[in-house]
Amino acid sequence: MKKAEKILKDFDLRKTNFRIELVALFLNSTSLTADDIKEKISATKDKVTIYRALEAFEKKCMIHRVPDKDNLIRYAICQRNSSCSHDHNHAHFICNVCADTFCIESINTPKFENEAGFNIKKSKLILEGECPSCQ
Amino acid sequence: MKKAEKILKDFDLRKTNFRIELVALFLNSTSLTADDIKEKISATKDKVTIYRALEAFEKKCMIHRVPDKDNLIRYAICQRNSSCSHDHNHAHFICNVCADTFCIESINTPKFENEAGFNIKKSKLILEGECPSCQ
DNA sequence: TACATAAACGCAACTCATTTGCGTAAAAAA
DNA sequence: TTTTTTACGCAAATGAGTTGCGTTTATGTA
Repeated sequence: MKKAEKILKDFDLRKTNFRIELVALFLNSTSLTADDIKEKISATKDKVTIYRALEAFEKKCMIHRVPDKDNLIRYAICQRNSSCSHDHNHAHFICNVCADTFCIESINTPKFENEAGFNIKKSKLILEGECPSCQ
Repeated sequence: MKKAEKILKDFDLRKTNFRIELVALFLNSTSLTADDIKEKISATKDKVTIYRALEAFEKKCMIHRVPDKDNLIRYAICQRNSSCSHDHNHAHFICNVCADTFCIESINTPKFENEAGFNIKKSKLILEGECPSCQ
């Protein structure tokens, strides 16, 4: 069984041609929007199918939402852990040139004590600039 | 002249009933979406007028975009400085209960050296949890 | 104070990402 | 193989934000 198929099985998702192709695409991509997927996948051209697959993958915590330069819904595959309880405490980097979003596992989001009456439960760190290939 | 009118004048914007009311609303709000404005303002009910005022205010750097819980376009009035070149290097806090976004001037966004080939030009720090009034 | 003009307004219609409904197909379980 | 459950795919809807355009109004100038 190929890696993509194993992942689908591990996450208790059905192995359809489209979803196998989609998981493989995620494994070879930094991050993807629905449009990216539509362009790069051959098994379906239906955006509803794409959105519903993303929804299912996210619910199982196979992928996680990452920030997007244009506020689109964008996902990256979860590299470290698979349980829904794991924290995505790494920073994300948005490239201003290619508009891709990268997970930067070597930079963690900082922790904060409660401040000025705010109960701070979580922090997100978004970096931007130029990615290695765009400089 | 009232404060709102002075601000409009300082930013070289015309004093219409709607815009005066809008500036006053910004002065009394932590942050606002177009919908918030539509609900709270009496001088216009036209969303185009609202969007264009926001666009004009942003262009003059009277307001700045802040992150939004639901990825809507949301603005806060610039408290510190007025020039377009100033950096908004404070953190933003999103309340999970009321969905409002707060500028936290006492927490700055961290600076980063380039990392793993990424040329990091800017960072954004988004905190979330419960705001003082929602706890 | 009246006039010219550039900015602002308001209505209609559009765009485009994302969602919903529903009947059909296909994967996995029995 | 049959049943059950999930996924697919088409059409249509939603909803935030945008564009076009004719009208109105604030403001600077005569």
